Amino acid sequence: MNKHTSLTMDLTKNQSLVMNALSDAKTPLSAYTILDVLRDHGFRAPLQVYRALDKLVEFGLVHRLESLNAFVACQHPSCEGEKNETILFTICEKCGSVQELLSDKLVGAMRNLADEIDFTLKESVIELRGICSNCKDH
Amino acid sequence: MNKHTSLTMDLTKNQSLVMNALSDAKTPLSAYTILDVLRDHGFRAPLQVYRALDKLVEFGLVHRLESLNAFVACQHPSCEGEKNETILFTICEKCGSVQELLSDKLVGAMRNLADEIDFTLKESVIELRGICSNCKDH
DNA sequence: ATGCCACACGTTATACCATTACGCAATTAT
DNA sequence: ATAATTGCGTAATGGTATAACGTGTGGCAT
Repeated sequence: MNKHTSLTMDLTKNQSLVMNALSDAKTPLSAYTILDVLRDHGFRAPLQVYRALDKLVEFGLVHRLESLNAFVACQHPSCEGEKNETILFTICEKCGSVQELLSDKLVGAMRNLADEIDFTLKESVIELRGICSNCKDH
Repeated sequence: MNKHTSLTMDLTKNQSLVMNALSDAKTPLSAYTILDVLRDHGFRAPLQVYRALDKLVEFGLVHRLESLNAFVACQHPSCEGEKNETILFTICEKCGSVQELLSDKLVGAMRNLADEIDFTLKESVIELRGICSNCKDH
């Protein structure tokens, strides 16, 4: 009935609509793009989108890409329910695709760096810009 | 005469004004905050600020913080003149201060990760949110 | 059942961030 | 000299995000 998981069953109508819009997209979507996509479903105002996005991000189902002012559906099931402190995203500047990575090595490197300067790490934004393997060959 | 380095001598009037505004600030400034600060010096429109910022970023004298939509003066002399691929910023959520770090270890970790997934890295955005050592003790 | 509370929702207005388009002036290269 | 480049000023517009208001609904303690 629903293509998402148990937590997803608890989403409200607006939250589900936004979630599905993001899941169907091949690239990140801005809030206003989502608004346009969902006009046929009754969306009229930005706040409807932002409120849904806030919750979805809180649930770990959606991530915000700071360098794009845009949002992607989480590709990594383990994010759901838990706030993940360190996720890395690659963003292809050619096709716009985003890949999500969880790397223990990277998390370790971050922690060490933070420790060294006595910085209490709460959350990290790591977004790598470049060309993905697909686009590279063309 | 001028508190900056040789390259800085070549800055235009507007670029110098923006540069000084950022150098004097203890935290990152948004473009519109800079505009307000410089109204007494004749600034009237956002574009005056953005054009100066574009150049300063290009010169490596200023960095943009994606997660804040704001700008900081470079703290690391070596940035000047060269585009640095991987810089890390810590952002204190209490006092708003930013620290800039260049870590070979981190650069290495990034390169390895990118190589593993055959991603051609062009530029990275790394911004750690948390509490700085100063604020932690209060 | 009543009243209260929390929560999602809808709408309007506004604030904040950034760029496009146009024209002018100064500088440099040919 | 003249063309090309660069910086500048102004106005208009586009894109991103939140504040402030009020409505409706469901849970639940009394």
